[in-house]
Amino acid sequence: MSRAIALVDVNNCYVSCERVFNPKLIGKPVVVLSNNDGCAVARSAEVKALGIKMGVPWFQIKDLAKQHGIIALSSNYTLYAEMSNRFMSILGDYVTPDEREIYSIDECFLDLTTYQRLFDLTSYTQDMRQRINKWIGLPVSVGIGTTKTQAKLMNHWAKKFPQFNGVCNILEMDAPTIHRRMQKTPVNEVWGIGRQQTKALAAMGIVTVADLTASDPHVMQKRFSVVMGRTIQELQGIVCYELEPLQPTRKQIVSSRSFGELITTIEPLRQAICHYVRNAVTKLRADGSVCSLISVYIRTNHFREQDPQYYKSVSIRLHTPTDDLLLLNALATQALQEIFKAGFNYKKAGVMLSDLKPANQVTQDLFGNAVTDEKRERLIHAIEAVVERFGKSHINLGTVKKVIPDWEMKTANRSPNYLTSWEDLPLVT
DNA sequence: TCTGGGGTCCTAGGACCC
DNA sequence: TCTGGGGTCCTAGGACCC
Repeated sequence: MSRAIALVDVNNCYVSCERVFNPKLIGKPVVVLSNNDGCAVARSAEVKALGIKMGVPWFQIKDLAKQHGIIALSSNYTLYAEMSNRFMSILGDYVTPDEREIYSIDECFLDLTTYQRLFDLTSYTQDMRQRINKWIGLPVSVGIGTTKTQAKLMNHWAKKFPQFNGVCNILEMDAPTIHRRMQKTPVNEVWGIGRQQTKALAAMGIVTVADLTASDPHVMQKRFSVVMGRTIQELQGIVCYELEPLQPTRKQIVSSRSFGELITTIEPLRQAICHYVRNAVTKLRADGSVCSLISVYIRTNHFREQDPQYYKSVSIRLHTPTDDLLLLNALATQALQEIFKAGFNYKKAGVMLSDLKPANQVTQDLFGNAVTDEKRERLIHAIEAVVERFGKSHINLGTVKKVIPDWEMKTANRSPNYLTSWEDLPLVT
C-alpha cells in the first residue's frame, strides 16, 4: 500500500473568511490588504483574473481597482485565526492527532495511508470539503500524493483544473497523464523553488516540473543545495519530509512594523520599540519560554533609492534567560540608543527575541549562566569522570572539555576558568 | 506620495579568545 | 616576541515559505 499524503488548504483564505461574515462580498472582486493597507495579501478569484499579483502595493493598483469595483479590506488576523482553528478542528474528525500536521494558518497535511483500505480517498476528502463548507462556510482544495511535495503540486492542480472538482489525487492518475500535466506546469509552482532558483534552473534548460522531476537529484544537490536534491526526490515519490504532527517550539519571536510616516527622531522610535517588546514578551510567555538574546534594528525606506540608506541592528546577550518585560524593555532602549543615528528618515523598526528555551528547564550553572537540565547533568557527569581519572585537584573546564569535546566553553573568557573546589559544582535538585 | 509581517535555514567575514 | 590553529560570537545578508 503506497503512502498517501493530503494537503488541504483554504482557497483565498482571508477573502473567504471575510465572505463568511459578509455574504455581500461573494461573487465580487475582493482584496485583503496588509498592515498600513500597504500590499494585497489575499485576492478573490475575480481579482486574480484581472492579473493582480500577490503582494503588489495597493497604490499601484488603486486605479485599476476603482475601474473594476474591487473592494479592499484591511486585514483582521484575529478573525482568520479563529476560522483557522475551526477548520483544523473539523479535519481532526477525520484523522488521529498524529496523522495531522498544521502547516500554516490555512494549510494542513494529513496522512491518509491507512484510510485507503476502508475508503476511496477521493470521496473521503470530497466529504471533508463538503463538511467544511457546510459547517463554517470556507471553500477548500485537496491534493493527494505520496510525498508532501507531490501533495502540494496536486493541490495546485486541484485549483487549476476545474474537472477535478477540488480534489486531485496522483494515485488515481496514470504515468503518461502525470507526465503530460507536469510538462505544462512551470517549475516555479514546485514547493521550495522560488524566484532565484527558477532563474538558475531556466539557464540549465529546466523550465517545467517534468524537466525538474527528470533531473538527477544527486547532481542537482551538488550544483544547488541539499534542499534542491530533496525536492527532486520528493517529486519522484521518494520520501524526504515526514509528517510532523507536533509543532516544534519556535526558535525566535519577531515583532516589527513599518511606520505610516517617516520618523527622524529617537523618541517615537523608542515608543515603537517599547510596543514591540511588549508584543514579543506576550508571545514569549504564552509559549512558556524565556529568551537569552534580544536584538533591535532600525532601517530607512529601502524603496526610496534616492535617499541616504541606513540599516543597523544590535544584539544584547543575557547572562540569565528571562521573560521580564521591564528588563527587556530597558535593554531594548539601550540598544536603540546605540544604533540610532540622526539625519535619516526611519521607516521600519523591529525587535527579535531568540535563543528561546522552555522556562521550566532553565537553571544556572556555577558561573551564573543559564543551562538546561540536560546540559547541567552532562557537566556534572564530566566532572565526576575527571575526578575519578585525575583527582579533585585537576577539575577545570579544560579537562572537562577533554571528557566532553563538544561542551560549550563560551563562559571561559569572562569567568574564572578554574573551579576552586568541589563545592563550587552546581547543585543537583 | 503611497511598497506587510512572521518564520526557517544557511553562509561568510571580522573581532576576539585560548 | 613571533607564529599558527581552533573556536565562539556578532553582524549582515540571501534564499525560501505562508
